[in-house]
Amino acid sequence: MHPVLAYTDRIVKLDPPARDELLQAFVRQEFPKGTCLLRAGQVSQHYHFIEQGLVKSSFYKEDKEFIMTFFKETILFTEINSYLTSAPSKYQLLALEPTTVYSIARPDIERLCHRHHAVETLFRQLLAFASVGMMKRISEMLEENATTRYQLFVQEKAPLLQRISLGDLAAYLGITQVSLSRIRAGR
Amino acid sequence: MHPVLAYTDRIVKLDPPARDELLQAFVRQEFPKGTCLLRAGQVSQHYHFIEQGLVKSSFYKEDKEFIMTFFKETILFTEINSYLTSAPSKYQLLALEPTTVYSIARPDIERLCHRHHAVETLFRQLLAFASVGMMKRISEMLEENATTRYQLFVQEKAPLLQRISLGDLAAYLGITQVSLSRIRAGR
DNA sequence: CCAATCTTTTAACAAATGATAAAAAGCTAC
DNA sequence: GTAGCTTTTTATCATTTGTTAAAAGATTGG
Repeated sequence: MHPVLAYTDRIVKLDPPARDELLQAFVRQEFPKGTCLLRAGQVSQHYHFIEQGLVKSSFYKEDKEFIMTFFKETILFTEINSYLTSAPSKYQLLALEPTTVYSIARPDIERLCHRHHAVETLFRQLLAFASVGMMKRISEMLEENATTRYQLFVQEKAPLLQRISLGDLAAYLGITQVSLSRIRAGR
Repeated sequence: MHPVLAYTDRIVKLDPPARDELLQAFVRQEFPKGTCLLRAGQVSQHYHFIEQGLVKSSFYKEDKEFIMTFFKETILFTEINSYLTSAPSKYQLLALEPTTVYSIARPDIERLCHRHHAVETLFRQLLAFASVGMMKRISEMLEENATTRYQLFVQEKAPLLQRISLGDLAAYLGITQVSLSRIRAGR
C-alpha cells in the first residue's frame, strides 16, 4: 500500500474515491540534507508526509536558533501557523538528513476537504495531534527546568537523540549548547 | 442574535438547520467566582462559550501553580488535551470572575459534526486558532526572557492585565511572583 | 472600624543559566 | 594521513531567576 494511505488509514477511514483523489494530489519530492522544505519568509502552502528522513522546524532570533520541533518519517505535517494564516513563515523547515516526502498543496487539500467530509476529518485530526503535542510542550517548559527537560527528552525520544546534534537539542530545549553540555556532564 | 451564533458566524457560514441544531445543543450555565468548570482529574467533555466572565486553565506541580492560558468572554473553548484524548485532565478550568457560559457536550458535537460538514469546519477552525496561539506561546518561551515576556503580555493583553492578579500573571509567565515583582520594579 | 486574610513588594542569599573564550574531540575532503 | 572544519566540552565570570522570610499594602466580612 502507498505509505500515505497506510498512514491515513490509522487516523480515519476513507472511501475509495477519497483515497484515489488524495493519492493523485500527493507529489513525491526529495530534499538533500541541509536543504529547506520551507524557507523563513515563504508562505507554507503544503502538507508533507515524510517517507524517510528528518526535518527540523526552527527560527532565528538575533543569530540564535530555536527549534520548535522535529519531524521524522511517517508523519504528515506542515508549518501550521503560516499554513493557517497565509502569513510569511517565521520558521524554516530544514532537512537534517536526506529526506523523501510526499507533498500535497493547499488548494488540493481544500478541494478534497470540501468534496470528502472524511478528508476534512483527517486534517482536523492532524490539528488535534499538533495541539496535544504543543500543550505538552508548553506544560513542560512551564513546570520543568532545563535539566529535567533534557532527561525527559532522552527518555521519551531516545531514538531521535541519535540523529540530532547536541546543538540542535539545546536549541529545542531553549538553552545554550554550553549549558546543555554542563547538564550532560552532571554539574 | 444568540451570542453563540454571532460568534460562529464570524468563523463559518452555517445553514439554518445547522444553526438550529447547534443552538439546541448549547446549555446555559453560571459559575460563581472561584468555582471550576472542570476539575483536574475529570475528563473534558464539553466546549464552553463564555458570554461574560474570565476563566484560567492551570495545573499544579508540587503546590506550585502554572497557568496555560486565560479565556474571556466571546470565545468557544475547552481543555483540548483531555477532550481529544479522553484522558483525565491535568488541568483545571477555574472561573476568576462570575462567569456565564453556554456549554455543548461532546456527543452533541460529534453528532452535529457528522450531520453538518460546516459544523466540523467550525470545530476544525477552533483547533486551528488554538494551534496558532500555542505556537506563538512556545516561540516566546524559547526566545524571550521573563522581562520581555512580561512586557509583551502588557502590550498585547493590557485589558486582561486589569482583571488578573500578579500571582496569576507570574504563573502564566512561568516565573515566581517574587521574580515578577522584581521585574516590575525595574531591577 | 477593625481584625483577618490575601496580595504585593522588598531584601538577602542560593542556584541555574548565559556569555565568552579556549581547548579537546570528531568529522571530512583531499 | 592530515589539514581544515565542525561539534562538544571545559572554565570563568556575569546575569537571571529561585528560595525564604518579612514587611507593606489591599481587600473582605463582621
